[in-house]
Amino acid sequence: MNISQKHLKAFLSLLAHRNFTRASASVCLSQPAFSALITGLEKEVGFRLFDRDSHQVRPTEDGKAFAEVAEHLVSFHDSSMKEIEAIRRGERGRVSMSALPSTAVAWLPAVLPDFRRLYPGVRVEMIDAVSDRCLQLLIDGVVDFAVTACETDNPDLVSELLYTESFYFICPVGHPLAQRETIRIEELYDSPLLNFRHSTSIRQRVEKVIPPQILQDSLEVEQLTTMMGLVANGLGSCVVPELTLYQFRDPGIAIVPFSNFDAYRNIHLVRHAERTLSAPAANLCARLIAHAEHKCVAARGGKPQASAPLDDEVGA
Amino acid sequence: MNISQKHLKAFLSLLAHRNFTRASASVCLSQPAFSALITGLEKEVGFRLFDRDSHQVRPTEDGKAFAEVAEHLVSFHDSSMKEIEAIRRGERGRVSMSALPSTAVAWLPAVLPDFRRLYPGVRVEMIDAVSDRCLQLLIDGVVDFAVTACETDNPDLVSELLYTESFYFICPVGHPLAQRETIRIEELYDSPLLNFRHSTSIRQRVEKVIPPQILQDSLEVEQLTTMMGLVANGLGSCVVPELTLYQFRDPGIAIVPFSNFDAYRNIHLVRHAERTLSAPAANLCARLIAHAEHKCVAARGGKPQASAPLDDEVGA
DNA sequence: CACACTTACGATATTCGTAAGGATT
DNA sequence: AATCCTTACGAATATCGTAAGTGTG
Repeated sequence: MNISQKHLKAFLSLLAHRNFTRASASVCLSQPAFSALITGLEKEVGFRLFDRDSHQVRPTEDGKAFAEVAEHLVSFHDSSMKEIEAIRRGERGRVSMSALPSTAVAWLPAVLPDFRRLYPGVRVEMIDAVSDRCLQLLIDGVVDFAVTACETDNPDLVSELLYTESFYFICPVGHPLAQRETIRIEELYDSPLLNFRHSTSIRQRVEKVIPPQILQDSLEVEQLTTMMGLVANGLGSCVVPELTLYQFRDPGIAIVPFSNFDAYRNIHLVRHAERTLSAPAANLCARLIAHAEHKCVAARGGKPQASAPLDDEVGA
Repeated sequence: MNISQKHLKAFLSLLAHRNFTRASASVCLSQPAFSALITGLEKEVGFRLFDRDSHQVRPTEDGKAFAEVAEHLVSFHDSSMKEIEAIRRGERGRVSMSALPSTAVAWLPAVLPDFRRLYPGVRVEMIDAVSDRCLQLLIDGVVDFAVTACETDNPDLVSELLYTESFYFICPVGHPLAQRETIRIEELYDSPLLNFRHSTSIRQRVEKVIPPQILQDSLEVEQLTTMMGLVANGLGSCVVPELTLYQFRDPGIAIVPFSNFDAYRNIHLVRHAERTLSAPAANLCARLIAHAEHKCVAARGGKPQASAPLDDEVGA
């Protein structure tokens, strides 16, 4: 049995109009085509739907029974089409992302409230983790995309630069360099720094530009909160990128910019090259990118070196 | 948006198989045709459903969201098709018939129990009434068909003879003719009969073959039960057709067949010529006709003079 | 003759299968 | 080389509109 929505709409129209000519006009078909459609439907269902002659059209009893089924089918189909439209506009489903705590703190408060208000039907999951794990979650398919600082050569992934940030020197207020306006990197050569673990993007960036002798290898931490506590308690100093500074606003801690330290941490939006982002994920990405560009412009007076941008947001 | 069941079945098959070649086989299509179907569906919904390359097929996140809608649409469609099939087989709906009390009592007990057992989803309405009203209910569209004795010339109606029955003489046991094996009609000329009203088929038939002087016009009744009570209490006698005799099985009443009274009452199944009977109504008609033929054969040792028979029963 | 549904028929669209193409393992 | 999806293309089918047919008041 092959019954189309067109059949059903035609049937319901004829049921309402009880007149082939007017019913055919209401579904934008010629009258003979409409007539053939009804005949075809009767052939499909296997029983007569209307008794008709040259002066009247009336549904048969079986036709009335069929009408109930037809109405349910049409209304279910229509609401399903609306649901599909909602999926297309990114109003349904789930977005999962991983992000560094620093980027999460810096950008989500500016992006998420609007997003959730606009797409209340979308569940957002954010997993905050150090950069290696951010990337692993992406590779494992746990998250749709990652906002992280890892620079990977994985050919299955594509990344887009969102933001470039400089590093700062963090020390207890009692430190000899604590009161300086700026410092030069060489001035740290005699006071080894507390270290982040290799799994963090901070460590990975720092290793590339700082001589090994500065790095104190006896103590490695992974979480910003731990590092902050150690510094505040006078256990040592460290270097961290701009977006983490919110963690070190503390009376016992001094933050000093470098005058000659040209290391940067690049925050990327990373995703699978061959996996289509869901509409909600694409929307959230677009908003994160827009926000990052805004921050870049504000921070550095120019646009960041963007790679190929993601598609524009699909939502209304 | 124009999404067919074929699209949805193809989508679900691909979702299950994750392989175009095997999925296409499962829906009996060539692989390129299947591929085009999926592409077409993606174009219709407006978003990508599967990420695919030469070595793997996987649903996108939006595709997974779509899958829920697709499954609901398919299962709703399938159950609706089953429902339509049930209508076609006459397993749904309502049958309404009118019948003379005598035919109702004589035939329904033999037909209805099987019918109700076989078609529990069908509601049966039987309106027992005298023949004029039986016909009027049919003309007014209140009932689907009538089993009655009225011979009408209404061109909108068609009738089929079901049964032909003879008349019997009914009198109190104290009546002079009560003990006779048979009587001749002339023997009644001196004892006027109690009368049925003109709206009854009995009166209409009797009037055509009995001289007016036999008919006592002072008292007319419509209901068999009244007539039986009057006769049992000695108020008079009457003539009634065979199927009503069940009402006169009473110690105070005698039933005497005629030897020369060639009046018959013809029971017809009457329906609208231009209105298609519902499948349940057609089924019930078929069973009534089959039963009536059986009774005719049993009663008269031959087939009744049947007009064009109704369609065969459609049910399983 | 006006109105309404059906049939006839030709044009256009869609569907579908075979065959060839391109990418990956 | 084998597997798998896509593209190309021609044939079969379906859809639809115009025009003619039929039946009723």
